[in-house]
Amino acid sequence: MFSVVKKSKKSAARLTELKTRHGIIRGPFFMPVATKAAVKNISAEELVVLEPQIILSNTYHLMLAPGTPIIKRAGGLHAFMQWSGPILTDSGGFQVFSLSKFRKITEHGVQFADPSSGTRYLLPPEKSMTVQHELGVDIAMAFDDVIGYPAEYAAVEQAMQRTTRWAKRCIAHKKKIKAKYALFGIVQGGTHKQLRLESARELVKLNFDGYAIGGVAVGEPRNKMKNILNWTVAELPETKPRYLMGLGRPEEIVTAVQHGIDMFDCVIPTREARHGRLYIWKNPSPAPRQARGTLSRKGRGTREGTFYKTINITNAKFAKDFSPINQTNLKQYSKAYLHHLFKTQEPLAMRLATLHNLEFYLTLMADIRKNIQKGLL
RNA sequence: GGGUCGGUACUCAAGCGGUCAACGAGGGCUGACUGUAAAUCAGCUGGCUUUACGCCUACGGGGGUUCGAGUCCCUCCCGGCCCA
Repeated sequence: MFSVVKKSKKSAARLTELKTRHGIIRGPFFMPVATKAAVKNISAEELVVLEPQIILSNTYHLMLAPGTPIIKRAGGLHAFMQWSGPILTDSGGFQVFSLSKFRKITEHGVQFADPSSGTRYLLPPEKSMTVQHELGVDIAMAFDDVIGYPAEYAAVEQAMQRTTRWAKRCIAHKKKIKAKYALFGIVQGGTHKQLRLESARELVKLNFDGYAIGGVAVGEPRNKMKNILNWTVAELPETKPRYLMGLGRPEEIVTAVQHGIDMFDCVIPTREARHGRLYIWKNPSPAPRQARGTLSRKGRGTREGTFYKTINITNAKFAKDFSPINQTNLKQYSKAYLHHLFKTQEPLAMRLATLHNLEFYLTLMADIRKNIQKGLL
Protein backbone atom coordinates (compact mmCIF):
# COMPACT_ATOMS: atom_id res chain seq x y z
CA MET A 1 0.00 0.00 0.00
CA PHE A 2 3.00 2.31 0.45
CA SER A 3 6.14 2.51 -1.62
CA VAL A 4 9.12 4.77 -2.00
CA VAL A 5 9.41 5.54 -5.70
CA LYS A 6 12.63 7.48 -5.62
CA LYS A 7 15.16 8.52 -3.02
CA SER A 8 17.03 11.77 -3.40
CA LYS A 9 20.79 11.70 -3.45
CA LYS A 10 21.04 15.25 -2.17
CA SER A 11 18.90 14.86 0.93
CA ALA A 12 16.61 12.45 2.74
CA ALA A 13 13.77 13.58 0.45
CA ARG A 14 11.83 10.89 -1.35
CA LEU A 15 9.04 10.40 -3.85
CA THR A 16 6.34 8.13 -2.54
CA GLU A 17 3.09 6.44 -3.47
CA LEU A 18 0.41 5.69 -0.96
CA LYS A 19 -2.50 3.53 -2.12
CA THR A 20 -5.86 4.01 -0.47
CA ARG A 21 -9.36 2.79 -1.24
CA HIS A 22 -10.10 6.20 -2.70
CA GLY A 23 -7.03 6.59 -4.82
CA ILE A 24 -3.26 6.77 -5.00
CA ILE A 25 -1.51 9.69 -3.34
CA ARG A 26 1.87 10.78 -4.61
CA GLY A 27 4.17 12.26 -2.03
CA PRO A 28 5.43 14.42 -0.61
CA PHE A 29 1.92 15.80 -0.34
CA PHE A 30 -0.11 18.38 1.53
CA MET A 31 -3.58 17.84 2.97
CA PRO A 32 -5.91 20.84 3.03
CA VAL A 33 -7.72 20.97 6.33
CA ALA A 34 -11.47 20.32 6.38
CA THR A 35 -12.01 20.07 10.12
CA LYS A 36 -15.78 20.07 10.04
CA ALA A 37 -16.20 18.27 6.73
CA ALA A 38 -15.53 21.39 4.72
CA VAL A 39 -12.47 23.27 3.60
CA LYS A 40 -13.67 26.60 4.89
CA ASN A 41 -15.18 28.82 2.21
CA ILE A 42 -14.87 26.52 -0.77
CA SER A 43 -16.97 23.73 -2.20
CA ALA A 44 -15.90 20.20 -3.05
CA GLU A 45 -16.10 21.14 -6.74
CA GLU A 46 -13.73 24.05 -6.24
CA LEU A 47 -11.45 21.84 -4.19
CA VAL A 48 -11.19 19.13 -6.82
CA VAL A 49 -9.87 21.61 -9.36
CA LEU A 50 -6.93 22.31 -7.07
CA GLU A 51 -6.02 18.58 -7.08
CA PRO A 52 -5.22 18.17 -3.42
CA GLN A 53 -5.08 14.33 -3.66
CA ILE A 54 -6.27 13.98 -0.06
CA ILE A 55 -7.84 16.12 2.63
CA LEU A 56 -7.84 16.06 6.41
CA SER A 57 -10.86 16.14 8.67
CA ASN A 58 -11.40 15.81 12.40
CA THR A 59 -12.82 13.09 14.58
CA TYR A 60 -13.66 15.23 17.59
CA HIS A 61 -15.46 17.96 15.70
CA LEU A 62 -17.45 15.57 13.55
CA MET A 63 -18.39 13.53 16.61
CA LEU A 64 -19.92 16.68 18.10
CA ALA A 65 -21.57 17.83 14.91
CA PRO A 66 -23.29 16.37 13.07
CA GLY A 67 -22.37 13.17 14.93
CA THR A 68 -21.58 9.78 13.46
CA PRO A 69 -25.19 8.52 13.19
CA ILE A 70 -25.92 11.22 10.65
CA ILE A 71 -22.73 10.68 8.69
CA LYS A 72 -23.36 6.94 8.65
CA ARG A 73 -26.86 7.54 7.29
CA ALA A 74 -25.35 9.76 4.63
CA GLY A 75 -23.22 6.84 3.57
CA GLY A 76 -20.00 7.92 5.22
CA LEU A 77 -17.97 11.07 5.27
CA HIS A 78 -16.98 10.90 1.59
CA ALA A 79 -20.58 10.83 0.43
CA PHE A 80 -21.73 13.30 3.05
CA MET A 81 -19.29 16.00 1.97
CA GLN A 82 -19.14 14.98 -1.68
CA TRP A 83 -15.41 14.37 -1.68
CA SER A 84 -14.45 11.20 -3.48
CA GLY A 85 -10.72 11.26 -2.83
CA PRO A 86 -8.88 9.92 0.19
CA ILE A 87 -9.56 11.36 3.64
CA LEU A 88 -7.36 11.32 6.71
CA THR A 89 -8.86 12.21 10.05
CA ASP A 90 -7.07 13.48 13.08
CA SER A 91 -8.06 11.48 16.12
CA GLY A 92 -9.07 14.36 18.38
CA GLY A 93 -5.66 14.24 20.03
CA PHE A 94 -4.88 17.78 18.95
CA GLN A 95 -7.97 18.97 20.81
CA VAL A 96 -6.37 17.66 24.00
CA PHE A 97 -3.97 20.54 23.42
CA SER A 98 -6.07 23.18 21.68
CA LEU A 99 -9.05 22.75 23.99
CA SER A 100 -6.95 22.16 27.09
CA LYS A 101 -9.15 24.51 29.11
CA PHE A 102 -12.16 22.35 28.46
CA ARG A 103 -10.97 18.85 29.09
CA LYS A 104 -9.79 16.42 31.73
CA ILE A 105 -7.31 13.69 30.95
CA THR A 106 -7.44 10.34 32.66
CA GLU A 107 -5.78 7.10 31.75
CA HIS A 108 -9.08 5.91 30.35
CA GLY A 109 -9.38 8.83 27.95
CA VAL A 110 -10.25 12.49 27.69
CA GLN A 111 -13.44 14.17 28.79
CA PHE A 112 -14.25 17.30 26.82
CA ALA A 113 -16.80 19.93 27.63
CA ASP A 114 -18.15 21.55 24.48
CA PRO A 115 -17.26 25.23 24.98
CA SER A 116 -20.48 26.41 23.37
CA SER A 117 -22.97 24.13 25.09
CA GLY A 118 -21.15 22.70 28.08
CA THR A 119 -22.15 19.23 26.93
CA ARG A 120 -19.62 16.63 27.98
CA TYR A 121 -18.06 14.18 25.62
CA LEU A 122 -15.90 11.27 26.62
CA LEU A 123 -13.23 10.35 24.14
CA PRO A 124 -11.15 7.31 24.99
CA PRO A 125 -8.80 5.95 22.31
CA GLU A 126 -11.28 3.19 21.46
CA LYS A 127 -14.02 5.72 20.77
CA SER A 128 -11.74 7.65 18.45
CA MET A 129 -11.00 4.44 16.54
CA THR A 130 -14.69 3.61 16.28
CA VAL A 131 -15.71 7.07 15.15
CA GLN A 132 -13.05 7.14 12.45
CA HIS A 133 -14.23 3.71 11.35
CA GLU A 134 -17.81 4.91 11.16
CA LEU A 135 -16.75 7.97 9.18
CA GLY A 136 -15.25 5.57 6.67
CA VAL A 137 -11.94 7.38 6.37
CA ASP A 138 -8.91 6.08 4.52
CA ILE A 139 -6.32 6.96 7.12
CA ALA A 140 -7.00 7.20 10.84
CA MET A 141 -4.70 8.67 13.41
CA ALA A 142 -4.04 7.13 16.80
CA PHE A 143 -5.43 9.06 19.74
CA ASP A 144 -2.53 10.88 21.36
CA ASP A 145 -1.88 13.11 24.34
CA VAL A 146 -0.59 16.39 22.94
CA ILE A 147 1.19 18.65 25.38
CA GLY A 148 2.17 22.27 24.74
CA TYR A 149 5.44 24.10 25.24
CA PRO A 150 6.83 24.96 27.67
CA ALA A 151 6.12 22.02 29.96
CA GLU A 152 7.95 20.17 32.71
CA TYR A 153 10.07 17.31 31.48
CA ALA A 154 8.10 14.92 33.65
CA ALA A 155 4.83 16.12 32.14
CA VAL A 156 6.13 15.71 28.60
CA GLU A 157 7.36 12.25 29.48
CA GLN A 158 4.03 11.34 31.00
CA ALA A 159 2.11 12.56 27.94
CA MET A 160 4.47 10.67 25.64
CA GLN A 161 4.17 7.42 27.59
CA ARG A 162 0.42 7.78 27.77
CA THR A 163 0.42 8.26 24.01
CA THR A 164 2.26 4.97 23.70
CA ARG A 165 -0.19 3.13 25.95
CA TRP A 166 -3.11 4.62 24.07
CA ALA A 167 -1.46 3.66 20.79
CA LYS A 168 -1.55 0.02 21.86
CA ARG A 169 -5.22 0.32 22.71
CA CYS A 170 -5.88 1.93 19.32
CA ILE A 171 -4.24 -0.97 17.51
CA ALA A 172 -6.14 -3.50 19.58
CA HIS A 173 -9.44 -1.78 19.06
CA LYS A 174 -8.94 -1.37 15.34
CA LYS A 175 -8.49 -5.14 15.15
CA LYS A 176 -11.53 -5.72 17.30
CA ILE A 177 -13.86 -3.59 15.18
CA LYS A 178 -12.21 -4.78 11.95
CA ALA A 179 -11.68 -1.26 10.70
CA LYS A 180 -10.28 -1.04 7.20
CA TYR A 181 -8.47 2.24 7.46
CA ALA A 182 -4.72 2.58 7.60
CA LEU A 183 -3.75 3.50 11.15
CA PHE A 184 -0.87 5.85 11.89
CA GLY A 185 0.92 6.19 15.21
CA ILE A 186 2.02 9.57 16.51
CA VAL A 187 5.43 10.23 18.03
CA GLN A 188 5.42 12.61 20.97
CA GLY A 189 8.13 13.72 23.38
CA GLY A 190 8.34 17.46 22.96
CA THR A 191 11.77 18.91 22.36
CA HIS A 192 13.58 16.18 24.29
CA LYS A 193 15.73 13.74 22.35
CA GLN A 194 15.41 10.93 24.88
CA LEU A 195 11.64 11.14 24.85
CA ARG A 196 11.35 11.39 21.08
CA LEU A 197 13.57 8.33 20.68
CA GLU A 198 11.68 6.32 23.24
CA SER A 199 8.36 7.30 21.71
CA ALA A 200 9.42 6.43 18.18
CA ARG A 201 10.95 3.10 19.17
CA GLU A 202 7.90 1.99 21.13
CA LEU A 203 5.53 2.93 18.33
CA VAL A 204 7.61 1.25 15.64
CA LYS A 205 7.35 -1.99 17.61
CA LEU A 206 3.59 -1.77 17.19
CA ASN A 207 3.89 -1.87 13.42
CA PHE A 208 1.61 0.99 12.43
CA ASP A 209 0.79 1.63 8.77
CA GLY A 210 2.53 4.99 9.02
CA TYR A 211 4.16 7.28 11.54
CA ALA A 212 3.46 10.86 12.39
CA ILE A 213 5.51 13.35 14.31
CA GLY A 214 3.15 15.25 16.56
CA GLY A 215 3.48 17.86 19.24
CA VAL A 216 5.40 20.19 16.95
CA ALA A 217 4.67 23.90 16.57
CA VAL A 218 2.92 24.02 19.92
CA GLY A 219 4.88 27.00 21.18
CA GLU A 220 8.48 25.77 21.12
CA PRO A 221 11.25 27.83 19.50
CA ARG A 222 11.25 27.31 15.75
CA ASN A 223 14.83 26.16 15.57
CA LYS A 224 13.95 23.05 17.61
CA MET A 225 12.08 21.53 14.71
CA LYS A 226 15.12 20.33 12.80
CA ASN A 227 16.40 18.54 15.85
CA ILE A 228 13.09 16.81 16.41
CA LEU A 229 13.05 15.73 12.76
CA ASN A 230 16.61 14.45 12.86
CA TRP A 231 16.12 12.40 16.00
CA THR A 232 12.76 11.01 15.08
CA VAL A 233 13.01 10.24 11.38
CA ALA A 234 16.12 8.20 12.03
CA GLU A 235 14.01 5.84 14.15
CA LEU A 236 11.21 5.41 11.64
CA PRO A 237 11.16 2.63 9.06
CA GLU A 238 11.89 3.72 5.50
CA THR A 239 9.09 1.53 4.25
CA LYS A 240 6.32 3.48 5.97
CA PRO A 241 4.93 6.96 5.32
CA ARG A 242 6.12 9.77 7.56
CA TYR A 243 3.78 12.56 8.46
CA LEU A 244 4.70 15.84 10.13
CA MET A 245 1.48 16.95 11.75
CA GLY A 246 0.23 20.50 11.55
CA LEU A 247 3.17 21.98 9.65
CA GLY A 248 3.73 24.50 8.31
CA ARG A 249 5.20 27.47 6.54
CA PRO A 250 6.46 26.79 3.02
CA GLU A 251 10.12 26.84 4.01
CA GLU A 252 9.37 24.52 6.93
CA ILE A 253 7.75 22.07 4.57
CA VAL A 254 10.74 22.15 2.22
CA THR A 255 13.09 21.54 5.13
CA ALA A 256 10.98 18.71 6.45
CA VAL A 257 10.88 17.08 3.00
CA GLN A 258 14.66 17.22 2.96
CA HIS A 259 14.56 15.43 6.28
CA GLY A 260 12.45 12.66 4.81
CA ILE A 261 8.88 13.70 5.57
CA ASP A 262 6.19 12.63 3.10
CA MET A 263 2.98 14.14 4.40
CA PHE A 264 1.82 17.49 5.70
CA ASP A 265 -1.29 19.29 6.78
CA CYS A 266 -1.67 22.82 7.97
CA VAL A 267 -4.32 25.39 8.65
CA ILE A 268 -2.08 28.23 7.51
CA PRO A 269 -3.14 28.57 3.87
CA THR A 270 -6.86 28.51 4.64
CA ARG A 271 -6.90 30.45 7.89
CA GLU A 272 -4.49 33.13 6.78
CA ALA A 273 -6.45 33.48 3.55
CA ARG A 274 -9.50 34.36 5.59
CA HIS A 275 -7.41 36.96 7.38
CA GLY A 276 -6.13 38.51 4.18
CA ARG A 277 -2.60 37.12 4.02
CA LEU A 278 -1.65 35.76 0.63
CA TYR A 279 1.32 33.59 -0.29
CA ILE A 280 3.05 34.87 -3.40
CA TRP A 281 5.80 33.35 -5.53
CA LYS A 282 8.72 35.69 -5.89
CA ASN A 283 9.36 34.08 -9.20
CA PRO A 284 6.26 33.65 -11.33
CA SER A 285 7.53 30.23 -12.27
CA PRO A 286 8.05 28.81 -8.83
CA ALA A 287 11.25 27.01 -8.14
CA PRO A 288 12.00 25.29 -4.89
CA ARG A 289 15.23 24.32 -6.60
CA GLN A 290 16.41 27.23 -4.54
CA ALA A 291 15.20 25.24 -1.63
CA ARG A 292 18.57 25.15 0.05
CA GLY A 293 18.18 28.82 0.71
CA THR A 294 14.61 28.64 1.79
CA LEU A 295 15.35 28.76 5.45
CA SER A 296 17.35 31.94 5.21
CA ARG A 297 15.22 34.87 6.12
CA LYS A 298 15.56 38.31 4.73
CA GLY A 299 15.94 39.72 8.16
CA ARG A 300 14.39 39.90 11.55
CA GLY A 301 10.67 40.33 11.38
CA THR A 302 10.23 39.28 7.79
CA ARG A 303 8.55 36.01 7.29
CA GLU A 304 9.55 35.39 3.77
CA GLY A 305 11.70 32.56 2.67
CA THR A 306 13.75 33.16 -0.43
CA PHE A 307 11.28 31.76 -2.94
CA TYR A 308 8.08 33.40 -1.79
CA LYS A 309 6.68 36.30 0.13
CA THR A 310 3.46 37.05 1.89
CA ILE A 311 1.32 40.11 1.48
CA ASN A 312 -1.60 41.39 3.46
CA ILE A 313 -4.11 42.22 0.78
CA THR A 314 -6.00 44.47 3.19
CA ASN A 315 -3.05 46.89 3.32
CA ALA A 316 -3.93 50.30 1.91
CA LYS A 317 -1.24 50.07 -0.73
CA PHE A 318 -3.23 47.41 -2.62
CA ALA A 319 -6.26 49.63 -3.14
CA LYS A 320 -4.88 50.74 -6.49
CA ASP A 321 -2.78 47.71 -7.38
CA PHE A 322 -4.36 46.36 -10.54
CA SER A 323 -1.86 43.57 -11.04
CA PRO A 324 -3.39 40.08 -11.07
CA ILE A 325 -3.71 38.13 -7.80
CA ASN A 326 -1.69 35.33 -9.36
CA GLN A 327 -0.72 33.94 -12.74
CA THR A 328 -2.85 30.83 -12.46
CA ASN A 329 -6.31 30.23 -11.09
CA LEU A 330 -7.09 33.87 -10.30
CA LYS A 331 -5.23 35.68 -13.04
CA GLN A 332 -8.40 37.45 -14.14
CA TYR A 333 -8.82 39.22 -10.77
CA SER A 334 -6.71 42.16 -9.60
CA LYS A 335 -5.26 42.69 -6.16
CA ALA A 336 -7.22 45.94 -6.02
CA TYR A 337 -10.42 43.95 -6.51
CA LEU A 338 -9.56 41.43 -3.80
CA HIS A 339 -8.55 44.31 -1.52
CA HIS A 340 -11.94 45.87 -2.10
CA LEU A 341 -13.75 42.60 -1.39
CA PHE A 342 -11.96 42.31 1.94
CA LYS A 343 -12.54 45.90 2.93
CA THR A 344 -16.23 45.62 2.18
CA GLN A 345 -16.43 42.19 3.79
CA GLU A 346 -17.80 40.47 0.75
CA PRO A 347 -17.76 36.69 1.36
CA LEU A 348 -16.14 36.26 -2.04
CA ALA A 349 -12.96 37.76 -0.55
CA MET A 350 -12.30 34.78 1.66
CA ARG A 351 -13.22 32.35 -1.02
CA LEU A 352 -10.82 33.83 -3.57
CA ALA A 353 -8.04 34.15 -1.01
CA THR A 354 -8.54 30.54 0.06
CA LEU A 355 -8.43 29.36 -3.54
CA HIS A 356 -5.25 31.35 -4.04
CA ASN A 357 -3.38 30.12 -0.98
CA LEU A 358 -4.35 26.49 -1.48
CA GLU A 359 -3.22 26.74 -5.07
CA PHE A 360 0.10 28.09 -3.80
CA TYR A 361 0.57 25.27 -1.29
CA LEU A 362 -0.43 22.53 -3.69
CA THR A 363 1.82 23.97 -6.38
CA LEU A 364 4.62 24.05 -3.84
CA MET A 365 4.15 20.33 -3.24
CA ALA A 366 3.98 19.58 -6.96
CA ASP A 367 7.21 21.50 -7.46
CA ILE A 368 8.85 19.70 -4.58
CA ARG A 369 7.97 16.40 -6.24
CA LYS A 370 9.25 17.63 -9.61
CA ASN A 371 12.48 18.76 -8.04
CA ILE A 372 13.03 15.47 -6.29
CA GLN A 373 12.33 13.73 -9.58
CA LYS A 374 14.89 15.91 -11.32
CA GLY A 375 17.43 15.34 -8.58
CA LEU A 376 17.40 18.98 -7.53
CA LEU A 377 16.10 18.58 -4.01
C1' G B 1 -42.34 84.71 16.81
C1' G B 2 -42.86 81.49 21.57
C1' G B 3 -41.45 76.97 24.03
C1' U B 4 -38.31 72.91 24.36
C1' C B 5 -34.31 69.46 23.51
C1' G B 6 -29.73 69.34 21.39
C1' G B 7 -24.70 70.84 18.87
C1' U B 8 -18.21 66.46 21.67
C1' A B 9 -12.44 63.78 17.67
C1' C B 10 -13.46 60.72 10.49
C1' U B 11 -18.82 58.82 12.00
C1' C B 12 -22.20 57.51 15.90
C1' A B 13 -22.03 58.39 20.95
C1' A B 14 -20.56 58.82 26.65
C1' G B 15 -19.44 62.87 29.68
C1' C B 16 -23.28 66.45 34.79
C1' G B 17 -16.55 71.39 37.97
C1' G B 18 -10.49 68.88 38.72
C1' U B 19 -7.87 62.06 37.98
C1' C B 20 -10.30 64.51 30.03
C1' A B 21 -6.71 64.54 24.41
C1' A B 22 -11.89 63.06 26.53
C1' C B 23 -15.64 55.93 27.92
C1' G B 24 -17.72 52.82 24.16
C1' A B 25 -18.87 51.32 19.10
C1' G B 26 -17.92 51.84 13.98
C1' G B 27 -14.40 53.34 10.44
C1' G B 28 -9.06 53.84 9.34
C1' C B 29 -3.80 51.98 9.81
C1' U B 30 -0.62 47.92 11.22
C1' G B 31 0.58 43.20 13.11
C1' A B 32 -0.27 37.97 14.56
C1' C B 33 -2.11 33.28 12.97
C1' U B 34 1.36 26.06 12.13
C1' G B 35 -2.90 17.99 13.39
C1' U B 36 -9.02 25.13 13.17
C1' A B 37 -13.51 27.13 19.78
C1' A B 38 -10.24 31.38 14.50
C1' A B 39 -14.69 35.58 8.62
C1' U B 40 -10.46 35.37 14.87
C1' C B 41 -7.12 38.05 18.02
C1' A B 42 -3.79 42.22 19.33
C1' G B 43 -1.77 47.29 19.00
C1' C B 44 -2.21 52.32 17.21
C1' U B 45 -5.82 56.09 15.64
C1' G B 46 -5.55 65.46 17.46
C1' G B 47 -0.43 67.78 16.56
C1' C B 48 4.68 68.16 18.09
C1' U B 49 8.74 66.33 20.29
C1' U B 50 14.05 64.27 24.12
C1' U B 51 7.10 59.07 22.75
C1' A B 52 7.34 61.71 28.48
C1' C B 53 3.20 61.31 35.19
C1' G B 54 6.01 66.62 28.53
C1' C B 55 4.34 70.93 25.50
C1' C B 56 0.59 72.83 22.22
C1' U B 57 -4.42 72.88 19.98
C1' A B 58 -9.28 71.06 20.90
C1' C B 59 -15.75 69.43 23.06
C1' G B 60 -20.62 75.13 17.62
C1' G B 61 -18.78 81.04 18.06
C1' G B 62 -17.92 84.92 21.61
C1' G B 63 -17.92 86.55 26.64
C1' G B 64 -18.22 85.46 31.90
C1' U B 65 -17.96 82.73 36.95
C1' U B 66 -13.97 79.78 39.22
C1' C B 67 -7.56 78.31 41.73
C1' G B 68 -9.57 75.13 37.74
C1' A B 69 -14.89 74.57 32.55
C1' G B 70 -16.50 69.75 27.54
C1' U B 71 -19.12 70.13 32.22
C1' C B 72 -22.00 76.37 35.53
C1' C B 73 -23.94 81.51 33.66
C1' C B 74 -24.92 85.18 29.52
C1' U B 75 -25.22 85.85 24.44
C1' C B 76 -25.01 84.69 19.29
C1' C B 77 -25.15 80.92 15.36
C1' C B 78 -27.05 76.12 13.72
C1' G B 79 -30.44 71.68 14.00
C1' G B 80 -34.84 68.53 15.80
C1' C B 81 -39.67 68.59 17.89
C1' C B 82 -44.18 71.24 19.79
C1' C B 83 -47.27 75.70 19.75
C1' A B 84 -48.55 80.12 16.93
